[in-house]
Amino acid sequence: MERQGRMECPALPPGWKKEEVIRKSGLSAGKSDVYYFSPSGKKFRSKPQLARYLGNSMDLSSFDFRTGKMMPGKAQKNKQRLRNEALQQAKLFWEKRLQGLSASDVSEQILRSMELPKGLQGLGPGSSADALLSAVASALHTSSVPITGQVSAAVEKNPAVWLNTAQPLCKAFVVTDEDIRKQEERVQQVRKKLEEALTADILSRAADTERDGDMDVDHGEEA
Amino acid sequence: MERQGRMECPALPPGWKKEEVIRKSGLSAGKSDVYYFSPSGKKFRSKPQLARYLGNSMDLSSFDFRTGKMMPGKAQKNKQRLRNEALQQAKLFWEKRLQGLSASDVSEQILRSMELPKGLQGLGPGSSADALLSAVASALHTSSVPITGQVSAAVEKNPAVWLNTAQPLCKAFVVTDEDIRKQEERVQQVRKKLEEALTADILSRAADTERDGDMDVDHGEEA
DNA sequence: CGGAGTGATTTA
DNA sequence: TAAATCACTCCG
Repeated sequence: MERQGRMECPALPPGWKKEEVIRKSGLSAGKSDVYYFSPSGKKFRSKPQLARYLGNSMDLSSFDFRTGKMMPGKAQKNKQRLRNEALQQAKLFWEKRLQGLSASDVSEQILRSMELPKGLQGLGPGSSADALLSAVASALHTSSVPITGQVSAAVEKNPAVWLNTAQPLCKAFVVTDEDIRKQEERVQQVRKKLEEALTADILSRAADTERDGDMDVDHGEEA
Repeated sequence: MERQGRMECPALPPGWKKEEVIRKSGLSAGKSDVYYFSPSGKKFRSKPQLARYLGNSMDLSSFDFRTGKMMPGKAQKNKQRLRNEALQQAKLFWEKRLQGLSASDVSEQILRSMELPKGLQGLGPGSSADALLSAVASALHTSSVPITGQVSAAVEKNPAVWLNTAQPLCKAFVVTDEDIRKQEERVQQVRKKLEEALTADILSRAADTERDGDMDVDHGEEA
């Protein structure tokens, strides 16, 4: 019948103890703090602090600091987090690398030289090709769903009820094989530019590696 | 030339300040948090929290927490939100009311008698009309975006890269006026059934009202 | 025990 | 999916 003293923690090596202290006053009254004590009596107040000591000898990725138990489901969240961080860093990395490679120039050229396919027609009184192009472009950056157009019959019957602001005001259109072929041509152009950029990047990374040596560097801490 | 510190917020009463802090690490690195500070220095971390203090003395319905400015258009979004909630409740209400009125029978009949329009063709080796119908139905309840099909040329060139699980595996299709006319005929049928159901419902409600008295009944409790 | 900084969860 | 809100950790 221990109340709240230091209790042996089965999930950790023999001799490690856990203590939970309830806060008595203030804005956080009623909340609690959890501490761990090593066999030698050293106090640990957080999981990172604990991991700096035990992380080398055991896996704490699934250890829940608050409960003191291993949580099988929690390990996956940690790994996912690491993957996400890697992806995030990769994204930032490439954003940096590609800066100044005239991506915006390329897309502007594409817009200027863009011919509207015959299958893509505007709707309503004031529809010009320009307005339509703007409408589609606007829809493209306004939402992330596919641009499909709106079905004309529905709009004509009851515009007030049926108008869908997430779609440009134009007839539903079909993308023909010819349209795709033309677009693929344009993509080839841009891809070539990207390839040049990547080649330059790989060369510069090779140079970096030669200078810096291997990746697993021990930054060494503590006595 | 303030940098990023606490800046006076003109849209709020004098003395209120706003600060935006960029997250520096973790999986949400790069995102930002917006805080407000009352003249006395109390920190507010969300619009609901802010509204609990200022909502009594001023109207925050058009106040945009992230930008700190009044957004004339945003008030409408609030009203739209209320309307949507009302609609959602109405939907639940009618789902309740219509239970047991053979709604599922009706939809099954529709499915059984449904002919696929000529413009809607399946793709790939094992595509039967049944499988296609299942695919479309599945897509309809799997996501809320418009069902457009996937462009055939793209799929044939590189299925592994381009397969879009949010769209049924069928050629992009066109809805013709004839298709719409046929569908409207079917809708008329269902609508008639619904009308019968509603009539029965209204009658039963009228009977309820006669028994229970008016709607704003004080159920009177306590002493 | 406070509170800035992030994670986790909910909502649009 | 992304934004907003809320909850919690971790260290002073």
